[in-house]
Amino acid sequence: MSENKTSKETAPSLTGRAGGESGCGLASKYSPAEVEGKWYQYWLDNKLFSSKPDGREPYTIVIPPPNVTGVLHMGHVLNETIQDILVRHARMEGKNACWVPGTDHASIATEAKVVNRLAEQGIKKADLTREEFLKHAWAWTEEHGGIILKQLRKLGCSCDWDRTAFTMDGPRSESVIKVFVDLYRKGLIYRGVRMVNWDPKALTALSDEEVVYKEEHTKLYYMKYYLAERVPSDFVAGEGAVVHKDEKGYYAVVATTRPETIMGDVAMCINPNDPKNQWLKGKKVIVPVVGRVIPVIEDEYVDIEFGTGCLKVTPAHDVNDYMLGEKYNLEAIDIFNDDATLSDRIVAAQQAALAANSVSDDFVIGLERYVGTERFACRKQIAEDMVAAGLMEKIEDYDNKIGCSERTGVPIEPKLSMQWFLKMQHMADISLSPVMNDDIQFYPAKYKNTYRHWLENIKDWCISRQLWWGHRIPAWYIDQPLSNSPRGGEGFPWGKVIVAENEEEAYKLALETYPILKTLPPTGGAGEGLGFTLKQDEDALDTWFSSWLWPISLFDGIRHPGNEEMKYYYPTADLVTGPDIIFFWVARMIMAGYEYEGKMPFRHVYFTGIVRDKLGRKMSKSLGNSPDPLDLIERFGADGVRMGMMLSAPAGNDILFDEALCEQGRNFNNKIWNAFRLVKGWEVTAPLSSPEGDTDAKSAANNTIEAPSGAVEGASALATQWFAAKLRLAAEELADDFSKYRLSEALMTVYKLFWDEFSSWYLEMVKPAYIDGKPQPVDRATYDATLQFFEVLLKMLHPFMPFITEELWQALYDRQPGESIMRAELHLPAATDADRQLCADFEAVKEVVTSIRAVRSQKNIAPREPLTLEIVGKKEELAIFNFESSIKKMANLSAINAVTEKSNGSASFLVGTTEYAVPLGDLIDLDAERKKLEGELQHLEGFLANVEKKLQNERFVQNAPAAVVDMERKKQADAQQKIAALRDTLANL
RNA sequence: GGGCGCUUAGCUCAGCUGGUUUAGAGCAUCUGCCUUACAAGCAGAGGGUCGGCGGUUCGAAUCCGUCAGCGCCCACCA
Repeated sequence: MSENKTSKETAPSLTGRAGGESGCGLASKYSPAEVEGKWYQYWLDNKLFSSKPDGREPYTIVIPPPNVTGVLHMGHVLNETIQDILVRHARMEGKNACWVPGTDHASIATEAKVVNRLAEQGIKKADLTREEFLKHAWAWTEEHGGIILKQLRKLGCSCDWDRTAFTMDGPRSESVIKVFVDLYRKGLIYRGVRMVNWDPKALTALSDEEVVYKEEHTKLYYMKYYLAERVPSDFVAGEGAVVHKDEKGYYAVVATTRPETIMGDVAMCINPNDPKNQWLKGKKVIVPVVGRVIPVIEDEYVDIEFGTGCLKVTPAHDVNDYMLGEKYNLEAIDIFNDDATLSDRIVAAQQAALAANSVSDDFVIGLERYVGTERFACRKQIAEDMVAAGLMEKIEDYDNKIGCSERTGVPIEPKLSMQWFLKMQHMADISLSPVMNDDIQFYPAKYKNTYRHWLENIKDWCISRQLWWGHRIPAWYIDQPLSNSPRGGEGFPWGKVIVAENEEEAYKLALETYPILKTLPPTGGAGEGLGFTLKQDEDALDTWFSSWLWPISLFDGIRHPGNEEMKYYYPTADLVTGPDIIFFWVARMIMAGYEYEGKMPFRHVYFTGIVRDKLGRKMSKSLGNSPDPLDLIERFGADGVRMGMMLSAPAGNDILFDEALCEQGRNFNNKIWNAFRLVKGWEVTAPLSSPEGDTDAKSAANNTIEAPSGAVEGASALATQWFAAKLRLAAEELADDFSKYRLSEALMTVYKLFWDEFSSWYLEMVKPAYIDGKPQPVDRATYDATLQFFEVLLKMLHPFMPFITEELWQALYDRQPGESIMRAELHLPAATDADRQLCADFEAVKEVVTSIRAVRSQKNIAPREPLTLEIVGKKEELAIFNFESSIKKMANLSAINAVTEKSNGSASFLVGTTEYAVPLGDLIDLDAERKKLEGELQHLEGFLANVEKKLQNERFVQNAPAAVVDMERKKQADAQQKIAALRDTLANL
């Protein structure tokens, strides 16, 4: 283990000594910039993020690997902050927390970036060999790779960096290949010609999931398809027929959004039940422009209501047409090149068609003019040409959904091609029930529906990509080594595929599978001494074909099943990711998990929302509404940004990010900082009786917080008891929030605990008074308790705000080198009924104090001017007197008296059913007082009327549970008592 | 076209297996304060009848129906 001596021996010292008047000489503003880098280095130096299997309960998260060449954006900030909170929280619970970082090679995205970069240098991908291209790609990866991981450190992420992985590094690549081979041998992977989604810009096939639909304003073109026999002798229109005829003869009208694809038309299809088009049955029609004569076929697939009910069938360029083509055994004419320009095949096809049937020139336009044009330019041109030639009936505006490549944004082109597929039915079978029966829990659960729907309608996964950047498909084709070498005839497996983990294996397997190959005379070359050679498939695998193994491959479970790390860390605990990749990634990881481990890959999935700006718009570069996280960190501190992000991040909801939230986070940091300054600035009296021995410099490691005993000022003793109880209750609330993954609520719980309960109430109660301008010392017991409270609060805050809490935790007590709040455990004893009672009682205290302050505020009485308080009742019966000293201190009272009658000229108020009064003498404004009391009276009477209405309702009294009725009775009695008191007060005014 | 979700103070959200004193929080707002931890602060205050309508019930923000608006996902209508 390499240790950094400096930081190991002495932890960095407290930052920010400059410029403060008071508070142990610390600045009154917290400066995160000075603190954060220092502690991150300390954590690294002391290996505090690292995890190795041991006897503790494991807690594992694998990071959703960001693109290797990506940079940090707000979505990452949200996602990684949540993971870090979960990891740090688990670590402080005493679990062996392991957060594994890494990056994704992002096949298509990265390849696109590399292609662009090369283009800038004037290099075309097509001019490079695969090897040359990959060299550039790796260079780019090394140059930009890992930037994002560095940025995660700025955020405070506690990943075990020694485990950093890459989806294309050695172990991960080997795992991918092994899995491919395995699935192929299981018969789950196959190769075939299918209609796939073709991205004509990236020049690759895509999976269905990579297609996104965009609403577009397009045109619907109505084209004339004349009957081949222009005016048939046996023409019968039939009832309800819609017939078109002009001087050239009868014609059908076909509506399409893609007129250019008529070049691939091989049939026209009508619904056999469509009365409009009965007259077309059994006819042949002429494809306009092309001149091909095609049959009219009938299939119920055609929607009678759409357009004219006539559908042109282009099997090569439409999924449904392909299906029709299969069914009716139609030819598929592919009219496009790979980049979606028009292929010269259209010319040959036209010539062949015209040769087969002579068609009047009226309907024909030479297709040469379209060859090489881009598909949309071609569409425009052909439409114009058709209008000019009188072949277009009409053109209408039409709103259409167009499938586009998720990555390049261009409309995808359905294309027939040879691809590799993974059969998904088996995968769906093994991965549906674990989610539906909550073996794997989704937060929020609504995504279970989405998940089920996808699995129940699963289609095979096209896993091959015509890309170089990625895992090359481990398939080899048997080929002859040299063009002039003897090639065996019948019975030789030329072109057959061999799937193996590497070339050597592939040769062995080829010979085993096809012994006939051994009979060929050796020819040298790559096959070395063999009479054939193997050519590896050119394609790479879909990125997600490596990502889906991530939770397993990170622990090397594919190459070494059942290894120690797998046994310890797998299944992982939580997965934090966006719902946009539920199919791409989440579902497939579950499939791989059950296929290879027979177990779920993770127990819980936390779906984050999408980060939007405060107006609800998606963050995007073009809108310029996406702040740079590093800039935010610089301005508000990582803790401030983390808090800003979490303040509005309930699971599954979109996040409306507002910089003001980071400001709130920063302000909270400052609040914590100043509370620390206050406490650390206190002078402490010598221990009075030292009841529990020397507690000095002892942290609250055992977390047993005891109220100070012995001779301690009453207000402090009570405050301490109360706050200890409050902490135990808050800890329960926090645990509950965490168990439900309600992290923003957990944060709000601690926020209020620190700001309101600790700072505004507890510290104000125990804060030493000033006498003659000098602060008085604090008694030892109170001081010790306060430090312990502070430490507990820091621990509660640490998962959310790791840096400031480390800074202050280190400064709170003397710490050993290498110690850290990160590893400090937090276990409070369970809250008791007594705690609950005490806290409830204290709420009344707060209300009394607040009411007195309100009187001051209304009457403009300065806080320093002491007042007295009267409480109607007998002192020994009033529980509130237990808190006499606290109330006196907080409300600046010189005395609290139990009275039978309130003084004249006092401002009165009720807390519960107890009457309080603050004598004001001349200051009282009787009219105002009367008005206030009458207002309250009115409110109470309305309330009482309501309650009584209920109680007078017999059915309520009969049917409602006794407890509810009792509660209503108590409400009634209380209200009556209060009303009487108010009336009495009013009468005396 | 199908499915899911949402609509509660100015904003962002809790509450929703119906009943804990005529709805809570944070932020924002208003009033007064530079009170020797903090003006990135302190103290106090105002503000919703829970999208509309109808129903179930002794009782509904909470259950059912319906209408309206918003959002998301899925789908081969050319």
